[in-house]
Amino acid sequence: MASRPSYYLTTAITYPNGEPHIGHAYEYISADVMARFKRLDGFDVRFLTGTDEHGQKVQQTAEREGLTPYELATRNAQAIKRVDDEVLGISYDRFIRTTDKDHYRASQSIWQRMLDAGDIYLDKYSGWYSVRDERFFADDETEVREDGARYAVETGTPVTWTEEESYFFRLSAYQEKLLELYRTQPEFAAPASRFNEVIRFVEGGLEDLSISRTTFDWGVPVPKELTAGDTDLNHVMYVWVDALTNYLTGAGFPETDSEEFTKRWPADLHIIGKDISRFHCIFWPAFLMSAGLELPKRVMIHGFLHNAGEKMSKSVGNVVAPAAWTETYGLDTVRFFLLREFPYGQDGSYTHEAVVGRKNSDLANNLGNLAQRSLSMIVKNCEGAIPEPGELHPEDNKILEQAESLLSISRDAYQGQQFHRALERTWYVLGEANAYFADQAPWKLKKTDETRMRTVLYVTAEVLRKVSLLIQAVMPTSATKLLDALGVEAGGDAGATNASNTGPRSLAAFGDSLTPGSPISKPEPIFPRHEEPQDAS
RNA sequence: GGGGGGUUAGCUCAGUUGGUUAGAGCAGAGGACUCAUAAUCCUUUUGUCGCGGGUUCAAGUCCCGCACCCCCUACCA
Repeated sequence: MASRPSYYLTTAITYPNGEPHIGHAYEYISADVMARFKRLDGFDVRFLTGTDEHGQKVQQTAEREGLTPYELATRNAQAIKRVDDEVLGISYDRFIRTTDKDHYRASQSIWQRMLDAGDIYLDKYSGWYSVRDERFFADDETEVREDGARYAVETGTPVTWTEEESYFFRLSAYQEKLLELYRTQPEFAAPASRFNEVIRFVEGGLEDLSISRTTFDWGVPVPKELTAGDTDLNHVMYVWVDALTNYLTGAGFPETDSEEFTKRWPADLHIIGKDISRFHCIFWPAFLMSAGLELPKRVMIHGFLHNAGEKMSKSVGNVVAPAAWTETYGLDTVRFFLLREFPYGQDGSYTHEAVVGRKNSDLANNLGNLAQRSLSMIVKNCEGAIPEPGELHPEDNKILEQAESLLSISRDAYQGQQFHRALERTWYVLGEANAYFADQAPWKLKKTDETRMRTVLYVTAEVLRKVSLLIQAVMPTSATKLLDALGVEAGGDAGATNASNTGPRSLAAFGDSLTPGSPISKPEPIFPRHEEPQDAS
C-alpha cells in the first residue's frame, strides 16, 4: 500500500498564564479545520498544539501561589487542554508541553548544533532594566527626568543600568540569508502585509540575540558541559529558543534519522498570531539554518479578534470565553462563523448580531432549510429512499457542475489558508441550488411529471452531499448529521483522525454520487435558527 | 520621527495591467410560491468611489498635496 503524503502542521504553543479566550480558540479552530481538511483529502496528518511553560512569569506566579512552577504549569496546561478537548473539538495528534522530557533533549540538541556551527558565544547583555516591568528598554525608550533619575517613556517606571551574562546567537550573520529566503520563497509567510513588515525589519539590520538567562532557573538548562570553561553561572535557555523548538520535538527531533522525523520535517505549516510573527519568520529560520535543518514551508499569520471593534481586555471586561460562545450558539456555528466572517490573516470584529446573522442566514436558511425541504419531499414522495434520477437536463448539469467545482476551489483556498474563500464559494453554490430548487419546483412536478421530480430531488441531494463532504472540516458534527440524513454510508470521523483518509465520506468520494435506493429517514432540522434565551423571571 | 496600509451603497467589504450604465452579501421595499426551519425565489431604492489639484481621448483605478484612521519600528510571553 502506497504511503500517503505527510502534512505536518502546528499552532503556536500557549503561555499558560490565564484562561484561554475566543482569540485562542480562533487559532485552534482554524488549525483544526486545516488538519481535518487535509486528513479528509488523504494526507497523513500530524497536528501539534500545546503549551509553552517556561519563563520568569510562570516561576513568579507559582511562587505567589505557593506552588512549584511545574505544578502551576500543569494546572494551567490542563485547563487549556480541556478547552481543546471538551469545548472546541480540536483534533490534535499531540498536545506538547515544553516541560516534556523529549523536549528538553530536543532543545539541548538544537543548542548543541548552533554552538557547533559557531553561532553561539558568551557575552554580557546590558541595558536599562525596569524591575516593575521586568524588561529591558533601549536607550531611546528612556528619559532622564527633572529628579535626575531615568524612566521608561512607555510605562513611566524607573530603570537601572543592568548587566547580565548571557549567551548570544549570531543573528546578525543571517540577515542576507533570511532576505534570500524571503526572495526565493514568497509564500514562506502570509498574509503579504505582515510578511512585508518582517522583510522591512530584516532589511533594517539585525542584532545578535540574547538566548540565555541566569537570573531565574525555570527553563531548559544549558548543559553544564557546554558552559564549562566559559562560566560558573547556571544558564537556562531564553524561552523562545525552547518554545520554537517544540515544532521539532513534535516531529521526533533529535532523532533526525528516524522514520518519523524524515517523514514529518520540515513542517508544512505553522499557524501563529500576528504578535509573534517576528519570532517565527526571523529567529526560527535563522536557528534552523544554523542548526543545519530544513525550514518550515509556510508561516501563516492570523489576525486578532475584536469585540464589536474594541480590543478584548480584562479591564474593559469584554473578554469572551470559548465555552460561553459554544453554549450560546453551538460549537459548529462558532467554528463556521470564525472562518466565514473574517478573511484569514486580517483582524476581525464580532458582534452577537453578526454571529446570529451567519447562523440564521447561512446555516439555518440557506443550507439547513434546503436540506430539510428536499429530504422531506424525498421521504414523502420517493418511498423513503434516494430516488433514481431520470435523464439530466441542462439545468441539472449546471448546478451539479457548480457543486463539482467546489473541490478544486476549496483545495486551492485551503492551500493558502483562505478559509473564508472556500466557504464563500460554497455558499454561493448553495444560493444557486436554492434558486434551482425553486425554479424546478418539484412540488409542482409531483402533479405533472414524477420522473422529473425525482431527478430534481436527486440532483439537489447530490449537491448537498458534495457540500457536506467539504464542510466536514469546518462543522464536523453537523456535516456528519447531514451525511447521515442523506443516507451516505458511514465512514471516517469527519477528519478527526487519519481514519478519514479514505472511504465514502472522504474527499476521495467527492466525485462519486448518491446511491439510489439508500433509505432516508424523516429529516430533523440540523441547523436550527438561533433562539434568544428567555428572561427567566 | 521613520516606514507601510487604508478611506467605495445603512452595515461588512470586492473592484485585474486606467476604458462602455461602479459590484456582492446582509439590512430595507415590493411581488411570487407553499415542498421547507415565518424558510425560499424574483424584482428593486440609495453611492460627490475621504477632500483638493494634475496627467489622459478616458481615473475608484496613475501623479502631487491635504485630512482622518490603522499597522510596524527586536529579546514579558
